[in-house]
Amino acid sequence: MKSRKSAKIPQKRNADATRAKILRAALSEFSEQGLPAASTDAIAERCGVNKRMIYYYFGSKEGLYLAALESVYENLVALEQEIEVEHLEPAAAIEAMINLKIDYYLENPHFVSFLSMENFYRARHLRKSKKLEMFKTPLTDVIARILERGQRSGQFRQDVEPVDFYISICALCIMYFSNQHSLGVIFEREMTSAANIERRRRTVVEFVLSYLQMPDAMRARPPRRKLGRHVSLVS
Amino acid sequence: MKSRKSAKIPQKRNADATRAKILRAALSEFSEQGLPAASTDAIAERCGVNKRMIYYYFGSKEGLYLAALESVYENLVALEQEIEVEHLEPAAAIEAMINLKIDYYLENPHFVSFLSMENFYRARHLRKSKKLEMFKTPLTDVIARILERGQRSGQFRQDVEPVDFYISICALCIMYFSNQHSLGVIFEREMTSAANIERRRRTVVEFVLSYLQMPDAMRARPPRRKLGRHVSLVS
DNA sequence: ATGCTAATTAACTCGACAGTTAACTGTCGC
DNA sequence: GCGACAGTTAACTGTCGAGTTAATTAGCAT
Repeated sequence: MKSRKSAKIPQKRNADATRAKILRAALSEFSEQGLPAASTDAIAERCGVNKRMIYYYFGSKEGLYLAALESVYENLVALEQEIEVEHLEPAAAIEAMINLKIDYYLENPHFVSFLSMENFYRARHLRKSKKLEMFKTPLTDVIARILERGQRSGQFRQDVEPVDFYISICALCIMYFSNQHSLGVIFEREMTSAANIERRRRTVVEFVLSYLQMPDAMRARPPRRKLGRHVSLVS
Repeated sequence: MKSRKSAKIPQKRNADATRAKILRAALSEFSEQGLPAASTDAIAERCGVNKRMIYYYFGSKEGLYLAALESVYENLVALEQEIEVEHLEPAAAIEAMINLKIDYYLENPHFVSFLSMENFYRARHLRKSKKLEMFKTPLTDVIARILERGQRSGQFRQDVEPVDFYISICALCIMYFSNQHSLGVIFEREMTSAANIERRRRTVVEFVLSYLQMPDAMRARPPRRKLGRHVSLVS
């Protein structure tokens, strides 16, 4: 009886399905319109659910936005965790990571949009998320392990600050997508053409590997003991 | 008489001043609230001008937004043009450019916000700008000249694609600021502390110079070993 | 069946905001 | 020193959208 019922597909009532439908519609609406311009009426219409259900399940428009934001981050973290690069040479592992990131941004424009939006609003919502802790470590973990292997084997330089390094990789990968429209207009270029994406992959890999394999002599500021002065700028 | 009048400061009527006040207020309001959440009432109140004036001078909220966007781009272009790096060694010139960019983003959060916002809305307004042509060449010009000098003297590699290279520099510089809030929350770091900014400068300079001075042998193209599927594409 | 609760619905409230109207005033040319 | 127009004002309009109300229905336990 119970099994027969749960086996059946969407009847008239199904809490989980309704919730999920709302969340999916919200993901699209928010990432297309932005938080203020997105309308709950539109979201309800998009998924064929009564507007009241949004308030029933998510409390408010902001509650729904937060849920969508969290789901987007959960996706990313899940992906980054299941990546297996331990069997690759450090340099190849870095390259695999970069390609993974680029593929992810390419296939998940929602993520890119949410990231931009959330930053525009000063991470007001992310800051409040109860799941924040879950987003913290996973991101740098994989990179830190690759880095350590590469440093032990002498292939990578020793003085890499992991967080700044991680930010650099992300920057090189994501800014190409998050700013694709203004870049496309200004440089009159089809940013997402296969050829341009492939060029981008190669450029990012070369930027990162050349940095990691930079000879000591070439460094901007030899990381010996404490050096007070800065590279060039006055400040 | 005439000179006496034009010497006097803001009386009751002053078209240019009013227009300028509106524009300044719009810059703040739009970059803080975003296009949809920014309100013309708020802008009018901010600068102590009657709301009707916005429509008198700019036609509509979108017209005002476009004017603000253009003013922000004009600022940037003006700055990039007056930079004098011809007397510097190519490597030092690159470093100067990077520092200039970082300083600019640091001191002009409005610009960073507008860039994010405009990209979020798929460059819908930038695309319509009549001043678009003015924004195109200046940006890559300086870099192209530095690159050429460095290549002629043999200090830089020959196979640098200028646009992709320019995008990489921008990415490394701007993403740190445009995403500072989510990064700050996730890595529990004060992104704009003097120490972290200085570290960032050094990292970006090293990324860029190591790329430019990368030995042929190290390039991604015909890699020593089994490097991934994506790398080896022709351009 | 009967009653209880979770899920769903249509219809409503109310404030905010883009844009408008039309009256009014300072300034300048003549 | 007056007429015309650029610049300025307060008050208004209509729409849209977040959130609410209260009635209704499906399913489930007993």
